Amino acid sequence: MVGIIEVAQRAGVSTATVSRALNGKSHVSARARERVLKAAQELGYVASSSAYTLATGRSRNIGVVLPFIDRWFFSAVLEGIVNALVSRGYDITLYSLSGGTGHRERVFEDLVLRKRVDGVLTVALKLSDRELEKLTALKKPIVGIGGPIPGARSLSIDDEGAGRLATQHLISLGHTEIGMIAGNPASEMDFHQPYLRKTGYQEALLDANLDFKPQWMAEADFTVGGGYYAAKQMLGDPRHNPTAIFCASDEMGFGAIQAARDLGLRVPQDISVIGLDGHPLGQFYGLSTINQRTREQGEHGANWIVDILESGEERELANVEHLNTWPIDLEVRSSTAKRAREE
Amino acid sequence: MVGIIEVAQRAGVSTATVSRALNGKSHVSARARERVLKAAQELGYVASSSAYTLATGRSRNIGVVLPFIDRWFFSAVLEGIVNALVSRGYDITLYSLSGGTGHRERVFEDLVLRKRVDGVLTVALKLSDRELEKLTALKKPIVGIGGPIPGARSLSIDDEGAGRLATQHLISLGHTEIGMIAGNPASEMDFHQPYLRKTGYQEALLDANLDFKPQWMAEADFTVGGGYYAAKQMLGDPRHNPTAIFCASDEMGFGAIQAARDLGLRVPQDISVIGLDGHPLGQFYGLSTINQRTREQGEHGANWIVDILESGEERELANVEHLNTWPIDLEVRSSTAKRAREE
DNA sequence: AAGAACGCCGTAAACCTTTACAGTTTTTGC
DNA sequence: GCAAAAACTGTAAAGGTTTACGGCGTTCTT
Repeated sequence: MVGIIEVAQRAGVSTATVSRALNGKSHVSARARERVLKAAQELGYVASSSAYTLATGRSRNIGVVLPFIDRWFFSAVLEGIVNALVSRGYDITLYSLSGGTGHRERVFEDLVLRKRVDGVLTVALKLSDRELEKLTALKKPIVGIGGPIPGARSLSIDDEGAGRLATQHLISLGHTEIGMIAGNPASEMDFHQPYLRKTGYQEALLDANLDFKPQWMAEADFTVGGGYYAAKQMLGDPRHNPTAIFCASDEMGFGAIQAARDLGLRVPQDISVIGLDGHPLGQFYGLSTINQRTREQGEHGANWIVDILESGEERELANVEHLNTWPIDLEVRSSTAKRAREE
Repeated sequence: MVGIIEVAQRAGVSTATVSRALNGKSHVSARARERVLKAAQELGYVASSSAYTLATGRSRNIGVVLPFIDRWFFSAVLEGIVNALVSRGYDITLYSLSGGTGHRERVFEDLVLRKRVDGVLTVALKLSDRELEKLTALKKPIVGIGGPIPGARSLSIDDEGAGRLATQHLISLGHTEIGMIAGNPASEMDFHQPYLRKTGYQEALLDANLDFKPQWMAEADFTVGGGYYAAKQMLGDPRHNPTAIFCASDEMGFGAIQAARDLGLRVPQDISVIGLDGHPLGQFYGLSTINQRTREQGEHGANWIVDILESGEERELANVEHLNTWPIDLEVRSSTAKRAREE
């Protein structure tokens, strides 16, 4: 195995000089640097990352922890994170919490204590006080994507505003009986998102002096299947079916559209549906939505944490609370239209 | 920072004993082991992984490299991999090649030489000879998921058989004019899959003595959008539009269904569509498909590589060619039906 | 009861870098 | 041309673990 010593010998310098040259530090003459680079190239030498980490205390590695990978929102965020991190020369180690109970504790324990990572990026997670405390105690920066994290840095859309905007769009089309399929915070690990989006919806109704019926509010698990089931219940009840539905995720929106069709309702003539996400399939099913440019959120979060790491200033590492609000766009497609039902 | 020395002091033993006790090695008395465990617990000690790696040469870390994360197939495989790996105590570092050219070389270079990982899992990738050689030279096991890798271990479905089965299903429903939207191997990084699935389709036609027209073969990039566009061209041409289409991925199948609808064709009365994957949305759009149980493929591949690693025998690490064929299921839903067009 | 065998345990080397510090050479200013 | 400053370079320690090896005490054998 070729190590730094071999490179030093071949270049005719000491290991210290090799290290400096390879890491682009100063205090190396141009000639020496050149010879080191050449020798390293010829030998195919790359420094061992564990030795590097041991010596410097930095791993150039960011831990990313998410509740699921399988679902669109998470994989899109992840894609953004990975791209940004790779191009800045960082590795990423991935932790998913979908494995079940016990997993989570182990993940955080390892993450922090084994000091494998320089920082942590969480997606749509609510951290416990203990977890947060552990991380900040070690001065590892942490940034959360998709929801505010009290006491730490985070990046997310204004979920309440998004809920309000979606609802106002429906109101502006003349709808007065508007249902919502909200997200289900069942799993204790996820976020305020469900709650906030719901609040935005209710506020919009209130502002417009519209009725709110409990039958117009359902909860599902963010998936197509969940949305389908919930929409079918809501739209199938002839006593109080709404003429428009706001779904807290695009995937639930797809489910709702399908449920409407299966009930013989035409979208958007009989029922308008709007989602929230910006899922690529939305374009094909004509789902109006609030686009939150998910992938870019991932990229931004990743760049943010690297910036913090590389700014290097001690105070920067302390986890100050800081919410970065990500802009959203209303994207109107063919699933929402003017209210047509006779009074 | 609490290290092994502190634990040793507190337990009243040497660091060697602490190490042995914590790693479950023998040559430790029950009493000593107990005291060490207690001390470690109290101090909240966890061994530094970089020091561990440096000392042992093992990282308990598997590199996973995929071309995309964003697309369903890949995120599903990844989910399976992560779950399996976490529960066996391995970390995963993620590499995506979607970042563009240059990325790839860097990834493999780092992966191998920096010895951060004990093994490599690739998804739907064709490795160059050089890449393969590098990996095998270092005795790092590598297993590929989603396509055979010559000279290495791999796990995949029988793509040709899958193509044949899908086509035969359509034939058995009386279809004689059958189109295919094949995958596009445009990006040099992906696999034989496109080719193999196409071959299976053609063989099935041949076996049944059916005509094959070049207009019935299109290529797209595996996405909904690609499938939509390709299907629209194929179905929109009145001179030779088929009555059934086999799409090489479910997502292209969704696109095809939508294209058919937009052309005023009813699915399945006017046109039958079958996909290939087992995408969860398939259920909602009634897409018949070949289910390849993607997530389980990921789990299986992950367990396989860990088994190799832990069997520890030198000969096992050499990369023998070995193809593990994963079973598939035909899942018939409502997008395929008996041919209805009059002759 | 003496010697052998065995099970425990501790010391110290090894793993491979980075970097503080000290030493050497070159440049600069006058 | 000389002193001082600056730039470069090498030696060696440090980083935290695992593990080979040797020492010691206990148990077993005869």
